[in-house]
Amino acid sequence: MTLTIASWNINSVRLRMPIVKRFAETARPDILCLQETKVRDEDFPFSDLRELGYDHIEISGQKGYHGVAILSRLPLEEVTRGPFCREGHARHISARIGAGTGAAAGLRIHNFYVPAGGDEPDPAVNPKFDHKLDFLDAMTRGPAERHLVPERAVVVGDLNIAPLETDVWSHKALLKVVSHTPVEVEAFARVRAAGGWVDAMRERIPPAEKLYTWWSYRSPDWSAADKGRRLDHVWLSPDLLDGLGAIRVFREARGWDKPSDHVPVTAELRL
DNA sequence: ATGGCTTCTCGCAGAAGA
Repeated sequence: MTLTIASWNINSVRLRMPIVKRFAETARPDILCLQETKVRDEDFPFSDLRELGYDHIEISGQKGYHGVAILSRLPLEEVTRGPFCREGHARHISARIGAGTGAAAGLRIHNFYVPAGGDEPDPAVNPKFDHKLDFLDAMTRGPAERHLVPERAVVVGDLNIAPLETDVWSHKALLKVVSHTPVEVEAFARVRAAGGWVDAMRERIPPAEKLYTWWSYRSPDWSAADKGRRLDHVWLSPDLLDGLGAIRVFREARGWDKPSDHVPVTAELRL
């Protein structure tokens, strides 16, 4: 079977419902991981999303900020959620695809929203940047109780770091801009190396090619200026690499009505 | 020219995003 997994920072799930519907009907992912849902659990729009075919929904939300969700056509089990690294933010949820789903059974999906890190890339003066680095350290340790182990597992989400020179519109211009500083890129590499995670997007789109998933709201003509960054990622445990099919970055979604500043990414997995 | 915008909140201005 082929499973399509999508990741999208939608910057408010309630405001973005029309384009979530449009994306779900276009790409028809089996699993849709959302970040920045910005809604309390009790106000989550379950029924609108079930109408799109996602009968199995697991969420971790909070008021106003952050929040992550896994929407699935297949049953989910063994959900982990809750604060991943101090501050009590809703920035991580994981679940396993349940039994009775054939070859997909047992696959674990991790959905992360890594802290953006504020403006100043110095942990000594900027607590948000300090939190970001600590969060990445927590991911590196791969705490067993969170099941962050690189076996039959997928990590997706807004990791808020553009690691390669080709993941930003200008490597030189962004070297001191949070999301592309060397200290972040190195921490990012440590997280990936610690688990042996495979960068699925760069398995399909050559590292020499520019690749972005985010364009600032402040750019009046985002497409022509094209000052993007690749902040959203899909990682696979090495055992899943042979089954990797197409990767798609839905750049067109940035031009939809009332867009998020991030676009969705999908990965096909043959299981 | 990375902030020119966009989101949230017991809003009407400020914090946060990246």
